Amino acid sequence: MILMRVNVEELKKEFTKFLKKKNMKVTKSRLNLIDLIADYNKHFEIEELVNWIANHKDKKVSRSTVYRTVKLLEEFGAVKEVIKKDNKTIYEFVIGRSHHDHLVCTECGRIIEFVDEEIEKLQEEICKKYNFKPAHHRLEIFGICEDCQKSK
Amino acid sequence: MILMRVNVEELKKEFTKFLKKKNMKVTKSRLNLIDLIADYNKHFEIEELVNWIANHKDKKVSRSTVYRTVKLLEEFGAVKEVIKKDNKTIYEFVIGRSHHDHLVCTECGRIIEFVDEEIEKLQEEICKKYNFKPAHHRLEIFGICEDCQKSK
DNA sequence: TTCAATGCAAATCGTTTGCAGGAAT
DNA sequence: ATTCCTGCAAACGATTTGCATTGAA
Repeated sequence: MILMRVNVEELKKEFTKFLKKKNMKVTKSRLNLIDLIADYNKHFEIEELVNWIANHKDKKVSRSTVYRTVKLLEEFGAVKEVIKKDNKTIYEFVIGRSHHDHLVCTECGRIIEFVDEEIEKLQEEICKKYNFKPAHHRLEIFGICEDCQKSK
Repeated sequence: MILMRVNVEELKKEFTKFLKKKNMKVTKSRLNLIDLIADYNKHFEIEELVNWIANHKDKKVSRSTVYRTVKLLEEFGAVKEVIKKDNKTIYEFVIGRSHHDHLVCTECGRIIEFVDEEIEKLQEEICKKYNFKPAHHRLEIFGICEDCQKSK
């Protein structure tokens, strides 16, 4: 994992500022969801996260609020859609993490993260060339992971 | 456009072989869809393609058959899912085209194609490093295109 | 007190599927 | 003759939305 130390409380403070700037209310659900996603501590699909919250946690947040808040967190920059597969969206908590992309095993669903500064740099050059102002990107490499190749 | 000359008839012959190898039937709908997608001649969403076929063409193919056949064409390698945006899938006809990736304008939906051999090479290296056997990849850079930046 | 957020259930939208009739082998 | 494919409509699953209630300001 390319995880760095993150101060979740600090993050909640920033998110609070973000909400106030947008004249939105700083609710328990919204702040709780940050704790919950931080606790979950891995890539997630919303359905999965909703069930995990319902079954394992005291802090409850409804499905609709999770959908709505994840959208806000995306806008805020704490969460990203990283994989689109089989009409499902896989998100990750990105705060405190360096940028990375993903290898996705189509057999077992395993997700391998990788960092490549060179690829990042080349993308910037491409954008410059087209006068394109990039907001975010997603590089997914689909294939068969080492383990699945062996077990055939 | 990074389009090269393609012989659609040749392609249909290859697809026929592909179907026979799979013990599937070589139907009019399946071959017609190749002509239709070739005629359409740009990135497409299925809904869009289905409507276009219904309104503009004599050769009719139903929505379900389009969905089913596009899947076959993906397996065959003539069609690719290139962009996932707002829960929609954007496909392209890839035969006779060199590999490329996409800049996607989130304002106007414009799609800009680009080729970068260097990025391709770096991806191969990454896969080698992880003993990952790549099948296909998708690099989407979302942002604001030149025109939309100007018109603000 | 006011206005936005929540939770629920219903609606929506892209996509898939069951099935009866029709076409390919 | 057999088997697979098609088109339709219904089903599905992820996501969004309307609305009455609750909570933040």
